Amino acid sequence: VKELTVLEDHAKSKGLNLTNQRKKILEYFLKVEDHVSIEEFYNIVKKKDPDIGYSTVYRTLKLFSECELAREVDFGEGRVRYEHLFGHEHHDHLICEKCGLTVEFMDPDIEKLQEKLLKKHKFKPIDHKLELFGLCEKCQKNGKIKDDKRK
Amino acid sequence: VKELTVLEDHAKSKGLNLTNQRKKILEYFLKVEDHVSIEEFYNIVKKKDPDIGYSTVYRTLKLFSECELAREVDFGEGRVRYEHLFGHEHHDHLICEKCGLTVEFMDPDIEKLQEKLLKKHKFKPIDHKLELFGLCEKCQKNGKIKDDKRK
DNA sequence: CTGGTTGCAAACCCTTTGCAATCAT
DNA sequence: ATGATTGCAAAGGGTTTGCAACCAG
Repeated sequence: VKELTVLEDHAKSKGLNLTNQRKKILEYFLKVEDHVSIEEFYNIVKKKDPDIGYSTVYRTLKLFSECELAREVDFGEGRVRYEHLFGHEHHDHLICEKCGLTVEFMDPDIEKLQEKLLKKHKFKPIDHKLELFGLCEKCQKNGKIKDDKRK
Repeated sequence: VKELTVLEDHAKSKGLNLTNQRKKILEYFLKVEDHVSIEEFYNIVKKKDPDIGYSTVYRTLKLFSECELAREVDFGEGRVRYEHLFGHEHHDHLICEKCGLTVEFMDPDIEKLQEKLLKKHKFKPIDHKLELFGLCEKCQKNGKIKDDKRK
């Protein structure tokens, strides 16, 4: 897998070890869809490998972020989520406030306008975050309150 | 002051009391510039009124958010900040990652594109958050690392 | 009076870390 | 061997809350 190579290269260049846990966690992470919180992901890992600890998952996700296999995203929930980064285009998020559905999007026009704005204020661009919150089609229809399915 | 009226109306309609603390806290909040964290603001309040407790400040800022005197903003620092809302136009933020300088902006074109995107995905708009991170002009010049001046 | 509010301390929740045991190389 | 890593338990750091004493209306 290409992702494994990324991890191997990063490990080599930093003098890190490729432990079993790291390889397993990468394998599980690649299977995950969407944007998992650490705890959600830890539960997935634990089901397959009950011996892997929370801190290892925590530290490994940080490691993945460092080598750009993963990206931390923050939907304002008071906790971090992780999404795949390697091989994925830059994108922003559209989030349903009722059911938690997230849609990824990339709008070149918005991107361009953002660059322009940074330039206008003489800022050197580093990053940006755009999140649109709303109600998805489904949630608009059933007016009843449904809980966010995410943990 | 108009803001006080907003608070009074909100209190009346919800059966809440206009305590001294609330009036004082509003007064201090209106004097604050920029985007304060709860702790920063609590320190300001404490200097003038040492008897006002942290939870009162915390709860009062929440109260201000409810009646739209204030808005909670999250710059991904792992804590909330509050800014004035009443009488202020909707805006987003440009943030210097080195010194913490924040610039408020509003770009009608970006706003329009966002609406369009929501519509395209059949989402009913609720809110959005756009933050551009970069280095401000000053920080680009002095390459030295300076600490974020904010608490 | 009486329900709303305050201040304190403690609880929460997520994140982060010290450390002894264990692993990869 | 030897430095990196793990898992645990505990510490952090910000946010939130239970509660008895205290106010506003």
